[in-house]
Amino acid sequence: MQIHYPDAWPTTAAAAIALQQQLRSQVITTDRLPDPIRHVAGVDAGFEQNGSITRAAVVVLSFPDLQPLDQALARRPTSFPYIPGLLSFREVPTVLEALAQLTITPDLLLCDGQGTAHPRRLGIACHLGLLVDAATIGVAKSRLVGHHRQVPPEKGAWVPLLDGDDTIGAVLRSRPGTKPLYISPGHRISLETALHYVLQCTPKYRLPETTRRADRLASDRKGAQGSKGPEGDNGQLRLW
DNA sequence: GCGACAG
DNA sequence: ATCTTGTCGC
Repeated sequence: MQIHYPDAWPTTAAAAIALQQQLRSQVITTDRLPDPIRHVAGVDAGFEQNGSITRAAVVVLSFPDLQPLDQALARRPTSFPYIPGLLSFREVPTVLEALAQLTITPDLLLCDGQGTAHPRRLGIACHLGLLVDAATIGVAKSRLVGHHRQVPPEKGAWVPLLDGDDTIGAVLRSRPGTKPLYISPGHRISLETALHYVLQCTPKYRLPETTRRADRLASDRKGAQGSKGPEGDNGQLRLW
């Protein structure tokens, strides 16, 4: 897929924040995504060696069937610390390398982390969406900013996530009896449409199948680098 | 000054 | 995120 590699990545927190302020106006939170959606991707990052090495995983599934079609894994020295609000500067560089290896260009990417539900409305999903000019959704397991009422217990129920007068996302009950998910637009998609696709990607567990598969690949310390797809690798344990 | 704080 | 054993519940 077409990727816009930055000339250079910020080195300091101040420079990173300045860049976010500059990019926020470019984010689109109305529906400008492919129709129909045929391929959805899950993006996630993991770490090795005390966090000194970042591992980015991307898995492409068919939609709405959710069958695995392609996947890629990239490893790279970690170049930025984890600072709340600046997560993308730590994970995106490696994520771009994984995306560049894909054979299938996904129509929609589900990212592990916030989209617009961010202090400066530029969570990792927004940042990544701008760099690849694709539709993205932020799917976070916990809250970064914003306040909300309690979420009803039934699957599919949701309440708005508010930051002052702004609706920055939604808190979704993806599965009864579990902690809700924090959903927000990344780029080229509205909150309502984002909730629609997240639910369609979540047939059974708390997390979308895309996220679960990417999670597994990112943390599987035996994953083959530059993997080009499920063929010859069912994701099963195999000693040699 | 005291909490809050994606992954 | 990652470090780690057992334990509770369907």
